[in-house]
Amino acid sequence: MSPSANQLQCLVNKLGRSVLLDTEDAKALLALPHQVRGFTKHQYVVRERDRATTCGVMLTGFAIRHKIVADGARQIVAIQMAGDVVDLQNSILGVADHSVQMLTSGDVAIIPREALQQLAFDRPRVALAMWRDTLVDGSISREWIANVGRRDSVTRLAHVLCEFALRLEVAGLGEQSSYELPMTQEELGDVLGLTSVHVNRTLKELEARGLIKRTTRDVVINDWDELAVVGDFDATYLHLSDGPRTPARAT
Amino acid sequence: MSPSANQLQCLVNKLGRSVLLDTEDAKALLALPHQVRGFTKHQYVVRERDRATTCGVMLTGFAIRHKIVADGARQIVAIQMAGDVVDLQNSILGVADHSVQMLTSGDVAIIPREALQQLAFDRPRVALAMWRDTLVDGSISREWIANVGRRDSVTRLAHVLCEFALRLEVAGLGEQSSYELPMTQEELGDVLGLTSVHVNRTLKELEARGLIKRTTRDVVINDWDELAVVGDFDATYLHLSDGPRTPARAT
DNA sequence: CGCCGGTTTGAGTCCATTCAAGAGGAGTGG
DNA sequence: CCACTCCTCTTGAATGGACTCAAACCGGCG
Repeated sequence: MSPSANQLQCLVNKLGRSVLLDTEDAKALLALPHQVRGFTKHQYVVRERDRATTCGVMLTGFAIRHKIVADGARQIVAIQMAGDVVDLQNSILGVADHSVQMLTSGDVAIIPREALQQLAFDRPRVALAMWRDTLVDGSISREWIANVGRRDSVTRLAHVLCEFALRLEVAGLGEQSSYELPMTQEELGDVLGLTSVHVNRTLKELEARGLIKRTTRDVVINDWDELAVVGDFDATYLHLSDGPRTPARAT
Repeated sequence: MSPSANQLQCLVNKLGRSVLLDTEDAKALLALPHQVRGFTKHQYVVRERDRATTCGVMLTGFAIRHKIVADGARQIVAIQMAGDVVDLQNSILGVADHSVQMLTSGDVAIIPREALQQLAFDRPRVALAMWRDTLVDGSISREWIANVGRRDSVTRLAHVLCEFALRLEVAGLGEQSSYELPMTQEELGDVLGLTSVHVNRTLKELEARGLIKRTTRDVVINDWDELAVVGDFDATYLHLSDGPRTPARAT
């Protein structure tokens, strides 16, 4: 097995989570032509208004999608982790409507768009998996709209802490009950539509209520059920368990 | 031409806007088996947690996608108009993560999911068009996250007024410079993450600045360029003009 | 004519922001 | 090894934008 084939394994894992892929599907995915590029922390993978012709797949590290509004404020619109396809949207729609930036340093596999499109055309199950993946992204976006639009800061923060816990665990990057936040409080503020100062106070509030414990970036969830209640968190929107294959993760 | 074939014309129009479809593609779309259902104002098309097996295509009227949060507040996460496919997400993902509700009365064509999937499989251009359509939906969602997350009420409102103007015009339901808002101020508040009271005050503010004029639900945009500046509106995210075929709408 | 949903307006309150300053911690270079 | 710097986190006090509560107004319609 060539080293490059191994590297796309996380893509196979990701897609295989929602659609049952056979060994041929997996082999075809691993055989995709690609080139691994290392990115430094804060480096841009895609910039708004770019015209992309390739697709990137996150191999290691974390990235964010963000938009900058008129007064210079930033809103993070998505978090990407291992296995996520980072510029499918941009490469198919032509013009990037947002930027993708590394949150940590990490590697990204660059795949020619045509190769991915051809694969989707040849293998219906792979196409379905990518389709579902895109739709889950959309579902998460909708939840985030509701989160920043209608929840107060405590609920809002508790909600994303729950979301991160589950997503990190599913991606094999942490545990549901304890993980390392891959971002600063400032960046967390840009996820939540809050200032870093208020994020700090809100984290303290959650800690004071005994829901979480934290040391620097490490978050320990003391009482998952209660945190989920406070955060108005119902994992349905992550669609972790309504696919053909099910990792059976409860709320 | 049968009457039912005519009714799906708006779907052909919508999809044809982003991908150049040939007559065979159009014919196949119009030949989709479907059944037209009338819905009354406020009636639900899909309810959160439903398991959908059909897809709906908006023929006339407007619908919203929304989520209800813990304290009972509602957030509208999308607006749907003629030609929009309203439960593709839900039918492919299995469980509806949000509700779809009529904003006005209107007709929806109900199409069996399998027929649509088969069509996508048989006709790559149709599949690409649906794919692009889904990605544009995602792009709009991301813009809305930024809108509610990081813009103040005046900017936020001006932004959606611009978005509605363009989308209504493209759908052939109004003009860029003047249109009828299909919703109450309360509903507009649920789009913006604001209260109806504050929406009212903000509308007055925009009017006082001479950017818009309004009578009941009718909005006249006096100064598009300035409204776009105030609303931090850049139409890139609507991807109206970066497809193979271009209606060439500037901002 | 009277009802009812939607709009408008006012006054007071509160959640989150701004501004500002200090503390902690990791990395760098002398 | 320590001083220095930069970044992040923390805390306080004052401000402000949007909310709540409440009442009045308006227009369409039965």
